[in-house]
Amino acid sequence: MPKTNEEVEELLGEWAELQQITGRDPYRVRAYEKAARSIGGYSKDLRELDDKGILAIPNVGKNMLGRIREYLDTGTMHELEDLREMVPAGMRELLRIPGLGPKKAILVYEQLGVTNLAELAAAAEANKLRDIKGLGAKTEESLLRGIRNYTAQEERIMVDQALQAADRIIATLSETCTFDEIAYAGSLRRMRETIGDIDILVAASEAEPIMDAFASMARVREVKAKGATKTTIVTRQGLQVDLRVVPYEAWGAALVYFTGSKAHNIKVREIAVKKGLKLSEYGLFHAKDGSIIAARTEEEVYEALGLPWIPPTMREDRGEVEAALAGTLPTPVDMTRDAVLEQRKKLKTLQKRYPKMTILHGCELNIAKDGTVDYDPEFLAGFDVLVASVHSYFRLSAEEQTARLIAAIENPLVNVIGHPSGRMIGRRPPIDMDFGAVCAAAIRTGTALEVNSFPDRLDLRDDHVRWAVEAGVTLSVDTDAHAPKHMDNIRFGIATAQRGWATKADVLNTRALKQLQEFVARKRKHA
DNA sequence: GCCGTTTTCGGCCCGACTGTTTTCAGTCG
Repeated sequence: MPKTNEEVEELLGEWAELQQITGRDPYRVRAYEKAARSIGGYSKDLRELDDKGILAIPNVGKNMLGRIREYLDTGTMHELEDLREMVPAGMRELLRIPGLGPKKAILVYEQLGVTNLAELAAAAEANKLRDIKGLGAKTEESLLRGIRNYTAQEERIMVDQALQAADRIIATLSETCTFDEIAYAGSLRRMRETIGDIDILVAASEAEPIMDAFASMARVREVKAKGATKTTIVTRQGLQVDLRVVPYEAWGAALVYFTGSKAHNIKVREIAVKKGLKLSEYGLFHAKDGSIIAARTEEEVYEALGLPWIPPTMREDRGEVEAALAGTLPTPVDMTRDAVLEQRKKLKTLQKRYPKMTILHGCELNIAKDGTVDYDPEFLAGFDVLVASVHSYFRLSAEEQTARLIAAIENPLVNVIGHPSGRMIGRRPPIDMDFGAVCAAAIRTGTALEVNSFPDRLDLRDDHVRWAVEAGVTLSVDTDAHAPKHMDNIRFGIATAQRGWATKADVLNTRALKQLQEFVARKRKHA
């Protein structure tokens, strides 16, 4: 990003804040914020643009052009300088305190003469804030907490730390609650380089038990807010985590909303408004009669607005919406392929070191709603064996699920269907499907069905195993290990296979290497 | 202050939660 653009972004941002504090029209303030962001994210250097070029930047009009020109010529913006003179230097910092916006900042300035953080803290500690009309004891306490947190420098954390924390919270909730979907959203999903707070989104029919479980986690230090569908906590490490529970039907709209960025959301909602629609976390609706258009998935919401699905990592209102509208949104790099090839290289090295052992390179693929899997056939052919599994869309009709699974089974490169029913014991029911038809397709195509050994899956379960064995399906008893210690789970998978009367002959991974390779090769001949 | 295929004037995203109020303003994301 050109340096000049960053400088102008910073100045216009400061200008917007100073105007907030002086009580200017909020729409004007927003116009400055929007212009600042547009300029900051613009790929061309302001210094190399003529007037027409500068006016082509979104949210930059004649007034902004004048200020930009003044800055480029003189290195200052005189109106901003004047505004700085008018506003005490410490006032901007007040806005950094959570719960303190421009209105309260003006109030404490006018009533108590507070012009900086230290004075605000002193006033709060002397219980002077509670006497101001419109504020109260609770506001005073909450601001005092906010000041302490702020001065304790609860900084943004690194993205990998945030991811770890989010994963732990999701694991805790998964152990104790029933829900349909769970995901982290916010700046973490956008993978910003640092994360201020973590957003967790859950789809469930009942919010209350999840809110309760969330608020009572061992790592919670403080519950900042707790309502019907939204709870905010602060962890012992000082990390703020927001939880929002939405209906399953609104998952996609909620994910868009909760992922942000805020600026991206505003831009997308403006498109909705122009089309006579209304977009909220509950869905995309007709503005007139409130009838729903899309909400279940992100793809459906974007599509209904005339946009392709925009990757979360690009949702910063840096021109991605305009590019999406124009059909010029690039498909960003997907490092996954490189990582896969890197892994294959490592395996080759290991193979050389252990020549007596044959190392196979496998991969678990995701089965999409329509039964397709990740990657193109050419790339997939580079693996020795492939598992494909369902990880989403658990509520499709029996017809849709059956067709979806059969489509994956008929893929010549797919050798095993992982955890075919998708159930999580005590947490998620199995998907609805015609198991007989799935078995028939597996036999016809030479595809194995998995007996997943994870204690909370055991999928296929025992009676399905027995049915499959009697039909003549080949099984694959797998650990689904995500760590070495999970290898021990194999005993549960074997026991489940035994309970379904499976013999050694029914199980693919009891066979000799050559037989396994033949199993794969036979199916690939049909590719 | 910016913007426009209903507009050059009159709009400007939307809803949850809190606290201080007796129906709503402020803040947040």
